[in-house]
Amino acid sequence: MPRSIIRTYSRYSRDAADLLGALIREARNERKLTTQELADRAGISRGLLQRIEKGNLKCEIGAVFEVATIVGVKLFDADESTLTKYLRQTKEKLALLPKSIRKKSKAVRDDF
Amino acid sequence: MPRSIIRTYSRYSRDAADLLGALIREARNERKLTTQELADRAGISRGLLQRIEKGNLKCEIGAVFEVATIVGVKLFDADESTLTKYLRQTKEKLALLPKSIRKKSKAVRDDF
DNA sequence: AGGAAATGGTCTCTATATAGCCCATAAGAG
DNA sequence: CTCTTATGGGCTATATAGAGACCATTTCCT
Repeated sequence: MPRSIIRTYSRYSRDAADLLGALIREARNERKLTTQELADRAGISRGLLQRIEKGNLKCEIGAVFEVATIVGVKLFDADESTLTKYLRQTKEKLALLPKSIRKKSKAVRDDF
Repeated sequence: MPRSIIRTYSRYSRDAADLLGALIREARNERKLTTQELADRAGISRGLLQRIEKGNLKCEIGAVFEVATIVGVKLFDADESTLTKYLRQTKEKLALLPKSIRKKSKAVRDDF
């Protein structure tokens, strides 16, 4: 990251990450896994898992998704095949849309 | 990140990130926003937004959630208040559980 | 067709997230 | 209570994600 970026996050984003972290922790407990065990399975460090469970927004999304997947927290409330199907549909739909967004070609002419 | 970690991701994680990216792009199109505009609003660079829309798993989750929030892609299919309520419930539930996971105190004694 | 604008992809630099330690405390089992 | 183990913090070193600039291409409006 370049020149010291201070990011601000919306309440919704923070709540979503918080919830995801809490769901992961809950699922980990249910499966009787220690933080170390789950971290090992996910191929991440224990420290990172702790931050994920705390809802830290600076974690890489791949690590978070991977952990969630391992303990069975469903993203989008969808299982594997549903997700894949939905993904395909969305991409097909996207393929039909214009490739780029056009702005009203000029600013308002108020120079008369 | 330390000593060159090669992460592997499950199919499910990749699909989820792919889908999220596609949903974001779709929503951005619907709202007639250019990548630059959305990136600006989210306080991120255009390059990062492009990687997010591609479903790159190495992006920080905060940036992804923030962008999703701005264009109205609901995480967990829940709105603000529902999310907050669900979050509270989950945390309360979590507070009742044991604070740490105990393993069967010893490995199998097979040294007899 | 022509031109403007959006997108996609590079490259460089730097702040920082992560691994991998280590130690203190908390918490469960006997 | 005692002992074991899980958790929650620190700390350092290093690989790397992201900003910001640039250029090429595509796309769409007129």
